[in-house]
Formats: sequence, structure tokens, C-alpha cells
Amino acid sequence: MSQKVNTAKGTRDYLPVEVRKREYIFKAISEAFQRYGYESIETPSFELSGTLLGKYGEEGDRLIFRILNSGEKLNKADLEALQNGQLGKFANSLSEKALRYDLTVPFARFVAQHQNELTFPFKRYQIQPVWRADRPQHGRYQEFYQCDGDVVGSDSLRNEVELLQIIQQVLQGLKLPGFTIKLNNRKVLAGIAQVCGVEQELSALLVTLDKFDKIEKQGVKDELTLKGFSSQVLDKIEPLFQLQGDFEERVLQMRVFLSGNELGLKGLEELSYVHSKLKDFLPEREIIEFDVTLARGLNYYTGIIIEVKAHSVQMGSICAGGRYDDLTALFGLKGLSGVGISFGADRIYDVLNTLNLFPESLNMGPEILFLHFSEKHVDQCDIWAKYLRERRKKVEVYPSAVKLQKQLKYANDRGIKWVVFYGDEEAAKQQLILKDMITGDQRTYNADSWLTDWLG
RNA sequence: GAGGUUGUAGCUCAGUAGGUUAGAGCGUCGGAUUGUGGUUCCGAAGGUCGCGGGUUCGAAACCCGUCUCCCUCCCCA
Repeated sequence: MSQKVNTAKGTRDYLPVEVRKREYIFKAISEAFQRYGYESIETPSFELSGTLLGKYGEEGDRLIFRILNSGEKLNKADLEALQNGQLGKFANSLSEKALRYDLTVPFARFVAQHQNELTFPFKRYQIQPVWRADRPQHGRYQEFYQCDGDVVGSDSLRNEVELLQIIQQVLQGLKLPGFTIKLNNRKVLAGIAQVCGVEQELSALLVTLDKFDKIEKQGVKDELTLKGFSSQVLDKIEPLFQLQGDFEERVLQMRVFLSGNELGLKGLEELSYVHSKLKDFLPEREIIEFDVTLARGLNYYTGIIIEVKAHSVQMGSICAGGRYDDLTALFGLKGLSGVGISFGADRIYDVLNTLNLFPESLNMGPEILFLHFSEKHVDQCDIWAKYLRERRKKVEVYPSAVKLQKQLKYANDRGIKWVVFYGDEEAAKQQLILKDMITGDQRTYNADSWLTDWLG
């Protein structure tokens, strides 16, 4: 290699062994969704800027990759805006398309656009890459795959329950030893703000509250003080840091905190309902946790908020989601409530890799390789190979008659278990040798009957 | 978007008071073994020292810029 080459920042290549592992994850997720009747859809990699901009909060727009206009359209560049330092306006004049930032907003657009072609409640899953102009860090990429499942057109909490079951099944299916599903509810958070009389500063309060697990109580208080919250408010929220016990016990404590606040109590009721239903389904409900400080979630969430973290590995959340009552309204379709979750496939990959949880079988290549002695004998090998492939075996015939040492090394490197020796010596005796590359054992078979003998 | 850090062979890394021809291990390739791999032994190939500029008689090393890596914010899968 004479020139230094690299993938772009925050992106990476996937070698065959990595693709096998990724497909293992995708398969676990898509099969789980399918078992619950979700249909797969796809949307374009990029959308009109207007579809995406403004949907993810003020910070969100900054992280959206913009696609530069090409050709004559560049003449539309608003140089005046540039002169005046209006960078946002200038950027908009240069770009009218953007790479999707997540799968939820494009899905909302999709539902609004195809409302007459869909049957509601509509359940879909979608596995595609998304792009964020974020600064790469451990477990954070600029291109990564999300695996979303959403239900729109039903406000039943049974959908939440179903999605949580799916999460549990996927993660259990992937043999993840431990994980915590944290739940909260936007209504509870709104209730907290109302009780404290800071409804106007709701999002400022939530952003800080959400950092509780990281910066702890004092850190939260310091930051809130810095943001101008009064000491009365700080005193008022004190009980939020003192919650103890299991899910229901915490709900009870919050009932006291939110007593008289209709919205907040409604949120608690929802949480309680979801938790009680899960009890019937999930064998290990202790992994379900009520976390009042969980505020994370995009600003379109209105109900339940979900976040999942893996145990015994330091990594951000591997799955997140929530209910959004009005997302499609932004695209002209009102009165349609949705709830969804999003698995972070790349993070799940990193977790499974770190904990060495991928099955050993993923390292295996084709099952059997026919060594190539000469064109004369390889024709017979092709016939056998065809027979085996028709029986769903992964089979290779080495392409040329290079020295055996090289062919065996090839088999070894590829993780091929069986190799077949069929050269002059074997052909003369109407035999072949089958060698087990793992144990090193080899056995002679009759060339006419080995297939049935070996296949059993 | 703000701050910090890193970059030498395919990989992991040595290499500074600036000084001939930039090294090792692993991997790769060839041979020992022209019909037996994963072990061993011998040998070989492989580097614009991230990129661009500057300081200097002389830069992998010092300075500036840029890109990348990793980290802290921000935000999030």
C-alpha cells in the first residue's frame, strides 16, 4: 500500500467475521419483531431537510449531516446571509437534503404520506443505518445501525408491554447475561415541573435531572442553581433523589410527591399498569426499574420513556424508546399516537464482543473443501459438491492445483472442518480420504458410497 | 460546536540534548517438506515516519496548520 487510506471519521469497515456477527444480531432482532407481527419497511438514506430539521431540539439540528447541493443549484447560495453571520440560513441555501438522523422521524413522514395505504394499528420494524455528525467516542459512531420497532395508531399501553417483551426476548436470545430496563414517563416529569412551578423551564430541568446517575445529587443541584433554579425548587425535588425499594414502592412514593397533580398521577398509573402486565410475562422482572431521573429521549416523547443498559460493561444505552402522541401531526396527520423502541446494533455488537458472547459457530466457514489435485479429478469433485450443495451444505472446491500445503492452510484459515483428498492415488482405488481439520483424523471411504456414509 | 490527547511496516509498539542506511515482535510470502494444515527451523518482502508548511547545515523528533484516533463537555444508539 503506497498511499495511506482510511474510512471517514466515525465510520468503519466490516470484515467477513464481523458481518457474520452483525447478521446474527440483526437476525435475532428481526425474528423477534416478526413473531409479534411487525412488518419490515425501508425509507431513503436521505430526506428533504425540512423533514428532519427542527425535530430533534436545538442541538439536534447541529448533528444532522447536510447534503451539499450540486451543480447549478450552488448558485442559490445566500452570500448575504454568510456576510451577516447567519450560518444557519447560509447552510440552508446550500443544502436541501440531509442524511437521516434516526428512523423515527422518517417513519412519521412515511406514515403521514402513506396513511391511506396502511392498516392501523400499524406495526413496523426497520433496520437501517443512520448518521450523526457527533464527535466519535467509545461506542459512538457517525454511521451506525438502528433497529426500530414502532406501533402507530393505537394508544393502548399493551403496545408498551409488547415492546418491552420484545426487548427482553431479543437480549435474552443474544445471551446477554444481565441488563436493566429503566422506565419513566414524560407525564411524571411534566407533573414534577408543575408541582415545582417551573413548567416553563421543563426541558432545562429534565436535561439536568437526567444526569443524576452520572453527577449525583449534588451535581444536579449545582447545575440547576447555575441555571437559575431557586432553592425552593431544589428543596422541593429533594425526595426524587431519595426513592427506595422496588418498582411499585417507588411508584407509591411518587404518588405522594405528585399528589393532586392529575397529569403526573396519570403517568404513574401508566407505569404501574405496564409493570403489572410485565409481571405476567417476564420471568426476571427485577431488571425493570422505575427511574424518575430518566429524562433522556427526544423531545417528541409524551408518555413512557424506555432505556436499556447492559450490565458488566461500560457502554451507553443499547436500546431506547418511548411514546410520542403527536409526531405525525408535524406531517399533517393528527390524532395518531405511536410508541417505539430502537436497538443500537453497533453497541450491542460491542457489548457482545467485549463479553465474548458470540457463538463459536460464527467462526466457522464452509463445512467442506475439496482439495484440487488436477483438472482430471476436480470434475468429479464438482459433481459431489453439487450434490452436497443441493442438500444445503456449504461446500468449496479449491480453484487451482497449487501445492497441498497451501490448500490445507487455506482450509485451516477459513475454519473449514472437512477436506476431501481425491487425487491419482484415491481415484485408482475408487476411494477418497476425508480429513477432519480440527482433530487431524482422516479416514478412507469408498468413492461410490461415501456421501451416504458421511451424511449419515 | 468547545477543550484535551494520539498518529512510525498489514497489526502491536521501540526509536529525542535534532546527526550516516528508521528497528523488534506478530502477521504475510518463499524454502526445509514437488500428496498433508494448525508446531518448529531458515530466508525474504514490506515504511512519502498521518498530510501540508515552517525553523535548521541537517527533522520521525522542534513550531504552526490540517486530518485521524481516543477522552471530557454537549447530545445520544
